[in-house]
Amino acid sequence: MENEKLHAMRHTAAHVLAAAASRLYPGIKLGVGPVVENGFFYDILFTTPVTEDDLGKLENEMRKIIAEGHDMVREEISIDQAVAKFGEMNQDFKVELLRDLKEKGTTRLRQGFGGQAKVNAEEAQDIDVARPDVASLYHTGEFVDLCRGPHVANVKEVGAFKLWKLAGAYWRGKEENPQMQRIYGLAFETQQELDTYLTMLEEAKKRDHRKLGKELELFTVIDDIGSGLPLFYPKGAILRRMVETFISNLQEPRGYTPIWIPHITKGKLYETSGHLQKYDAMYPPMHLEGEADYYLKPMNCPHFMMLYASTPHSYREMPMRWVCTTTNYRYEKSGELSGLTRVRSLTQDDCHVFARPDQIEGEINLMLDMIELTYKAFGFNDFWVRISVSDPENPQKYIGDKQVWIDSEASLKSLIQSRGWRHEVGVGEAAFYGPKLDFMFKDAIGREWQLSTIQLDMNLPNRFELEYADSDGSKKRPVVIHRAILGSTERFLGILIEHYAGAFPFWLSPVQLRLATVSDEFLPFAQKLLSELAQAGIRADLDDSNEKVGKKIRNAATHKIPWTIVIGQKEVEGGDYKINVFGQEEDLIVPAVELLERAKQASQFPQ
RNA sequence: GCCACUGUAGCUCAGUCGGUAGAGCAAUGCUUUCGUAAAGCAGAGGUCGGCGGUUCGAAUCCGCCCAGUGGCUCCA
Repeated sequence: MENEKLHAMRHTAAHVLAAAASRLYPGIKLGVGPVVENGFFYDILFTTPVTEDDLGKLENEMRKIIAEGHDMVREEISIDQAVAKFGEMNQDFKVELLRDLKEKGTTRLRQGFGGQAKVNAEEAQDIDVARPDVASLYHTGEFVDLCRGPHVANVKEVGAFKLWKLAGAYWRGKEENPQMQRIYGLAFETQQELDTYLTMLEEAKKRDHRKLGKELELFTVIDDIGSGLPLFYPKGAILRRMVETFISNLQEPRGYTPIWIPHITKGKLYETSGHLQKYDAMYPPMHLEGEADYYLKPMNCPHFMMLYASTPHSYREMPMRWVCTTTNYRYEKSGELSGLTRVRSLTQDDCHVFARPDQIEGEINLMLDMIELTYKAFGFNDFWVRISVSDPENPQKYIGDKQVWIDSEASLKSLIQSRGWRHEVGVGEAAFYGPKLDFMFKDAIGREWQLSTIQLDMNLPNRFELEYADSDGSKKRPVVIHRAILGSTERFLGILIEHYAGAFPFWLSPVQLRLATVSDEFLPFAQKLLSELAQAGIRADLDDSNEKVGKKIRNAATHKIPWTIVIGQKEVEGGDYKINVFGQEEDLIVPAVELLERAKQASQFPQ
């Protein structure tokens, strides 16, 4: 986290914002104003909504307050006095916080869902004093706010800041509460750091996968087909196939076998699985005249379970490692959709391993190997693991064999630790049906995405009454390990596009090599070379347009094509190929006879 | 779904006070046949996101809808 001084500066800036807003818009009700990773925000309920134009006014007023040079004065009064004081000021939200403070000893509402790394407003405003009846206030000139502190001594010390975004936010993060306006500010110790951050934001925008997806002709979304339903152009489809092939190449030599399942099902399946009542993000069923209702599948697990249950199994077959890369359809709310990272049609590289309890550790270890190889291949170095385990205080919350829980949680922890991966243990974050591992990756813009997941499932085997015959002939219940490496192909591609800023490595690139003729005279030679490259499995194309070489090079670079080779008299005469390598100053010189071999080598999947 | 903002040619964008549409790039044709980051010329390209309203007249003002962006909520 940021240092204490910066934290205090940002927190004070939030107060100055609230003070400025109170001056300009009397009658507003203040929510909370915590520090976030790049600055601060304040949640405010305005009498009439402010717009982005008002941010400038607010910023000017903030600068005025800073110029006035108020000290940040701390005052301590009893909670009851504070309730009365904020009640008089009609600051209902502050009164609510104070009441919570008095009754529960904290303004904290709950743990963030699943321990999400996002800053939770309530946490930042948590007040937990040694003296239980004391509330602390901070005065900034005429403005006073409930606050634990600490702050910088004087508003002049807030440093460099800029109001930059206006957003909606529900009071205390609950949909049923009133929606306030959240004003975000960037804040840093120096103007230079602020400028650096703004430049970084600009750079991040350039590698936005939605922008690059269009520019590089990878995918698009068509209104008349529907939002959240991306379509892939040939280049995007190649990219999809590459990552999916990568996963198959990883899985199949390791004893994973593909299965296939249909995309719709009778509702009965989800009655058995228990999903039908639980999820409102399912698409409404299709009505077929005179038939049962059919649903588009929003997940694959129940299909896998049914397939397993359809034939008898022996302990000798275990573990059974079944995979299927298949598309699910989920009715995500419109405001949640975004590019490829949050869609309504998502393809999962889904896998279910049916195992005996004594095989769990070995299976998870095998999965970790594959995850490690995958992340290495795609250059995802900045990842960490969340280990979600059960809460020992509430054993009744969990189903399944107690010993399986104890053993598998111990395996999860020791397997991750022995690999030296950065991790967090979330006690009480396990699902009721099993512990899990989630792999979090930080993308180019600093957003965290969940990629791979490994989950033990002791619920579905019960619901679907899965069995295998053990060595003594008795029926046993297998454990199911649910696993996805990519998570969703679409989201993985979105992350991949931003990670590489569209400049894919040679092995992955939709177009690996471009031939650019100097003039039409060299077309026959170039066409022959193109077909040789194609024969060798190289994805090459030919720029035979009526343009000069300079323009052709420029176009190839715009499309971030890894290798470009100019074809002219020298090449026709058998001279070395001078390969213009994207992102590299120096040309790569390759003797004519070696080109195919070199390109084939560069095409190898990293393993 | 909620809050705020945005929507003009394939892309990036301009369009004044309400008077009926503009540029660059791309694409097309012609000229040029050229050696490593933009050759020249020409024509074409639009129901200004959609529907309705106000007005003599709407890209422009108003309403509703759709879509996108940033958040919030949610994420099997």
